[in-house]
Amino acid sequence: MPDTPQPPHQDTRYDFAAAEPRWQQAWEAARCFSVPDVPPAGARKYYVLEMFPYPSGKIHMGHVRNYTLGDVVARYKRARGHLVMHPMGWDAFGLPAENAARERGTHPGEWTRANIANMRAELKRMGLSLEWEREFATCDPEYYGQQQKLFLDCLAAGLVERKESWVNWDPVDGTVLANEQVIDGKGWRSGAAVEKKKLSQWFFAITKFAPDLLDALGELDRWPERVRLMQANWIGRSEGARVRFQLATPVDDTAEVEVFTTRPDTLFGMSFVAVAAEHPLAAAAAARSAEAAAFIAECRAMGTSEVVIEQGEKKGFDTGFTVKHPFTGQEYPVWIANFVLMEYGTGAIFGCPAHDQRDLDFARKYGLSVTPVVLPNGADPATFAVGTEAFTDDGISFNSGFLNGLDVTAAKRAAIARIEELGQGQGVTNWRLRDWGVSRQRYWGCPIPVIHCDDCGVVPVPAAQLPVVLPEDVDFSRPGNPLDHHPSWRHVNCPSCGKPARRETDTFDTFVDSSWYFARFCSPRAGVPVTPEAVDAWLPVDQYIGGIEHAILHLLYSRFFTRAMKATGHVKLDEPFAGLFTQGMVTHESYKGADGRWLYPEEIEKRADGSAIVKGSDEPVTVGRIESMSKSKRNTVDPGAIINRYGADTARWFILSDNPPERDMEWSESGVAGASRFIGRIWRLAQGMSEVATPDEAMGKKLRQATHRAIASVTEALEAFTFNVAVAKVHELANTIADSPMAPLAARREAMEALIRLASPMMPHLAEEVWASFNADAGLVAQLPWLEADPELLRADSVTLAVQVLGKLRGTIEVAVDASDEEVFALAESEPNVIRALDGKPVKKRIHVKGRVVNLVI
RNA sequence: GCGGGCGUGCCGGAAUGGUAGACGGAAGGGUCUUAAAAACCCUCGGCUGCAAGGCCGUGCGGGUUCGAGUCCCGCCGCCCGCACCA
Repeated sequence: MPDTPQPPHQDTRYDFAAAEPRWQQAWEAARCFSVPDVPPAGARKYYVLEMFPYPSGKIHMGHVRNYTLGDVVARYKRARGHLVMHPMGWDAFGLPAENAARERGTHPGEWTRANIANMRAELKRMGLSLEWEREFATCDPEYYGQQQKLFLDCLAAGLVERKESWVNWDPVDGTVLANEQVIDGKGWRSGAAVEKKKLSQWFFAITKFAPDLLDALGELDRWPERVRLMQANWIGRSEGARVRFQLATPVDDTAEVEVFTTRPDTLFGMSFVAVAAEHPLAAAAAARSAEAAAFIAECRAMGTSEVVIEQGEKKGFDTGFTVKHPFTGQEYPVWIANFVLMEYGTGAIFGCPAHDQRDLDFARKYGLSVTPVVLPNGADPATFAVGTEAFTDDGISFNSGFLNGLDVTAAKRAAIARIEELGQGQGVTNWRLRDWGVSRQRYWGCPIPVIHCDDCGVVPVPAAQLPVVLPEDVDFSRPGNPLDHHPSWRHVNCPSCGKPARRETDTFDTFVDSSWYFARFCSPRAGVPVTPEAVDAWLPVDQYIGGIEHAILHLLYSRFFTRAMKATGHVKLDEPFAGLFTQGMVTHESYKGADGRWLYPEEIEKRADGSAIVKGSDEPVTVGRIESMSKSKRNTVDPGAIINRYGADTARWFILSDNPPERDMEWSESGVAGASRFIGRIWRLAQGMSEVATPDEAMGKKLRQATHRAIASVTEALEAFTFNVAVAKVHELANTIADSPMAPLAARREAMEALIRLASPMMPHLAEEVWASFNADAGLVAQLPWLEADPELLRADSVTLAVQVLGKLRGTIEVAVDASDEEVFALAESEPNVIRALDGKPVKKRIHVKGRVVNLVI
């Protein structure tokens, strides 16, 4: 009988509650995660960043997932010899703080600081390899004061404008919203129907960079395709022409109306001009006719909500004005139409019903002419007609004077050339992207550093007076912006002429705060926005990680802001984020009690048959859909409670193991328990290592080979961001170790050390604990280099080949790796089951793919 | 409507064109225990067979290939984003 290894000690259960804080302190004491603002020459820098949190009060599972993913990358890259910067901060301005102030009478600053303190403590318990020395909050005057400098630099550089414009007004939040913050005609936070208001606002000239923001998307090869497409659609480039139509008789002082079209080749097919309800010509019509005014009011009331669009009803009003065709001189009516948007193009179109579905619907409804001018390939010009479906494909121009016979592309070119010759317009590129309105009528934000003087107009706050600090003594008992009714704050003297003047009381959209924080992290205490040596060395962010919900807003603004900072001499690069990873959401089952109230997961109890009851009662529970965790549905799990019960490593391990990180994951109690079991198993496996009396050398060799295969495959999985696969490979190695009890201790120790080092980016505390138990003086795993697989050990001596007959698996053979084709075929054809499948027939063709498969064709 | 993604056991999922279902979860059975928990062991795509094995199987229908979950063509379904954008 061979001897058997000692069973593990029964009482040495892994005490995560003691171990985790101890290792967190050890990392901090050793300053494992600190890096200099300016890396030493020759350092290979790597900047890992997760989207910084809004300090709402507590961390949620989405944070846990986000920061765990980032931490795996940071720890792995550090082990690979990179100098890794991995900072954390707080996106600390915003409306919830003000709402809390109104509801509970606490100051927004106080509320925010308390939340930050709490969330910082929670994050620290996760054992993240963060460099807390770089921490800041965007509500720190040291931060937002530098932001004010950047704004003034942009103002001087012409990248900021004050414009009177139609804005999106959220009546519930009492503030203006950017276009990006209006979703289906509703405010992104309040859900209130957004109204149109005309206000003077500050705008960042993001449209100046529209071409570059679009073109550069092509270079972002480490961004998800999805995000790039969303941004491309948002920027919305379209080629076309602006065409001015002379009014047959001038209206007031206006002699013409300008339209934008992408189809100048269809000009001969026009039958009307249509303008938006907000267009000046519409206003002129309203001044002349009560009916027109009523129609405009109706349009405004209807808005462009989804429902209205869905019904797709085209409505119009004939103004009675007419325009002359630039080529033919013929006259066409000018309508006001509900489907024409003031925000896009010029707020006016020309209608060519035969080749545009919308125009066709409109023309049919109001009996306007429909003249086809593009002939489908192969169609007969004598009989071709448009019924209820517009022809929008390519074809050949006809009924179109000088354009006849040209294809669409050529006709567009010829039409534009003629329009330009006639001085009636020009070819243009139109963009959907609008300038970024950043004025918000709120208190808890970065003050916009300008002063309004009756004599001097808008005067920038002089650099010496920065930062413009928010006043602390504010009154939230009245509605509106407290800065407006503060007794003294807004009253200042004009820096230019010295007369009494008014401070700007609007604050910045909080998206401004998050548009450059990644740059500030490089030198967070500097007395300038960024120090050139630091940003030049550390930017761009090598790996940025966050939710897909920021695909447009935050990521587009940051791309713009980086360009603006380049234009104002602060940085040298255009793109802030070289790599982007968008994680999926954390979801959970939802539960409802008998009366329909939502229940928290910890309030229910699952029964064996899959049904559920309210804990401690027999009230039945309806198990609802698996959906994104949200407070309103109470399907949330508190990370703090999970860490208390299982430890941080368990939470991290489970969240990584469940599925690929870009997909939505389901948080399940049994899944966490499984992760916890595995951690206990590793600990027992590590503790139970002692030499056996008669080691099995062959088993030892197999174990060593498995160890090195694991090194190779875990490394590959981490590089590919397939952390679930990395977890599976660690499991495999653990299984192999457990199945190799007779291998020499050295081989088992090597395997176990490799296992914890490979798992260390994912479960850093347990890795340290096991490592220390092996050798107390071996230093921290956090400071060890990554393991390299030994190519010798990756090479197996023999391989199992699948043997197929006509592509169907009939058996397997074990052959030497370097076996010749002849040897392999001979062995394959002598395998009993293969012989049966061959059925005595001659083999016509033999295929041998080394190390993989043999296929015999009969 | 436009754009993108995805369809694999009970579930999450794995699989450079080469043994489909690694790994985990759930479930069932067993060992240990007075009992439970923990731990450990076994089973776990379907049909069929005493067994060896055989047949079927990656949404559906075709195709390319010695060989297709993977590549190509055509459908179906689900998810996401955008959308009266001229």
